[in-house]
Amino acid sequence: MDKFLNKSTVLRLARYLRVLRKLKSLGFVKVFSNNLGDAIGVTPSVVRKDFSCIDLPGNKRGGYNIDTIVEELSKVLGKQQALQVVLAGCGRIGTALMEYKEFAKEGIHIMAGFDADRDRFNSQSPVPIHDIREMGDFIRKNGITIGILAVPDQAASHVLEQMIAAGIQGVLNFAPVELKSSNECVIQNVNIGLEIENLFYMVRLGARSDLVGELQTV
Amino acid sequence: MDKFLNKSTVLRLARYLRVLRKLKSLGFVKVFSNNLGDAIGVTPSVVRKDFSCIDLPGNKRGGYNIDTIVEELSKVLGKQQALQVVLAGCGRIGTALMEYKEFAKEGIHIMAGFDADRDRFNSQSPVPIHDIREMGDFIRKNGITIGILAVPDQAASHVLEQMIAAGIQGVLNFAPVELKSSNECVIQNVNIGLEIENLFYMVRLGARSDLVGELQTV
DNA sequence: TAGATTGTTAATCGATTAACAATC
DNA sequence: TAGATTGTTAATCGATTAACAATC
Repeated sequence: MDKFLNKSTVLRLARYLRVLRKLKSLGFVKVFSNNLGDAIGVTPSVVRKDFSCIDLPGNKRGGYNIDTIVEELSKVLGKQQALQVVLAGCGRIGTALMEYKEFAKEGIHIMAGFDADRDRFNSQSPVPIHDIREMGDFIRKNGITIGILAVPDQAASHVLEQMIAAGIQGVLNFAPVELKSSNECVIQNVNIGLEIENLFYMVRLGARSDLVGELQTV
Repeated sequence: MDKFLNKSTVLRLARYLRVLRKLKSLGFVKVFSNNLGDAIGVTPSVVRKDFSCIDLPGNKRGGYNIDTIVEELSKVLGKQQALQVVLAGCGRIGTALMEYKEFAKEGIHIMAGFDADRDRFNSQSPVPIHDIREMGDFIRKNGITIGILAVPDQAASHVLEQMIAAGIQGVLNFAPVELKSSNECVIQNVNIGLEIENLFYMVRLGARSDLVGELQTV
């Protein structure tokens, strides 16, 4: 482990882990760096380098033992406990997320939703919806570290502050405002409108070979 | 314009344009490279370089004229027409998107939704919902180039093929399957579960300074 | 003019790729 | 053993940054 991990390495490690779990469930026992590379779209060199960063052992001729590296990767990435999150904003997108079945499969559990509109409060629903003023206490009491922000854009930065004050360290932001990560909190912005706009740009410019060199996606 | 534009340059140009429109609406007339850099989180050098790539003219002492570069940028990026898209899959997420008010503000217009479930068909609703078998014709007839994919994961690649066959060149994919871009079609995957998982990884590893060097977000 | 900012070139940085010795 | 694959180092590539002459 002579090198620190940077963000893109961490994200690749997470993607290897996904693939490896799938391979394992299919009965595979070992895997080579080029298989893994193909699977996530990187060169074998990157795979070997990533693995050597965290001292994952391979066999000079036998590749990598899937059980071993799944275990090691899980240890490094820390995917043991359930992934408990809170949700702020129970409008259209928030509701869709609360009802999103994929989360259960991936071990993600929305513990509660919070909203400012009392008409939306409902402690009986599968994901209970509480007054947003109770959010801070809830986060502290349950030691939640990750939050989803699906509030209107004017409310976004205020609610974010409350989350951070209560101990949230990672936020997935659906409000159409670009929030910035800080030392206290990593923020991943999901701006759907922006993504669509960008697709238009990519497509239009992709057709103009006079302007654009390569436009491959990562 | 001695250099081709790569993907990240294009995306930055789009972000400049957003900021510039906002500045313009606030009554600003000119802007310096360091203002713009601060606004989108890059250095002034990057801004000047990006602008010189597309021959945007600045004044040695007066900075950039906002009107001029908004116009030029719009020309390059091609943001004149309305942004017309189709939506495949009218479940929870699809419905949330059809009702998403932000789109209207940004000039994005979902022309129609398509689904396999006839119970969901509705030609009267604000965004009409049709049989997915009519999707191809609709795309061709209206010359749509961008599609949103919000179908169950098993259906994703099949529906994608239909879209591409009908002329779609850019897709925003919400199905939890990583679809890959090709020469014919740029794909932007939005895997919400994966984003949340990644946040957990970032947060956990962020706390382990023995493992992680820098974890700033881009 | 003096001061400030662009436009562009060269230097730096980091990440990716290639190559190859070690070795199972 | 011979062949194949790892682990690691060096080379390449591209993007970012710094610097500075040109000039408004």
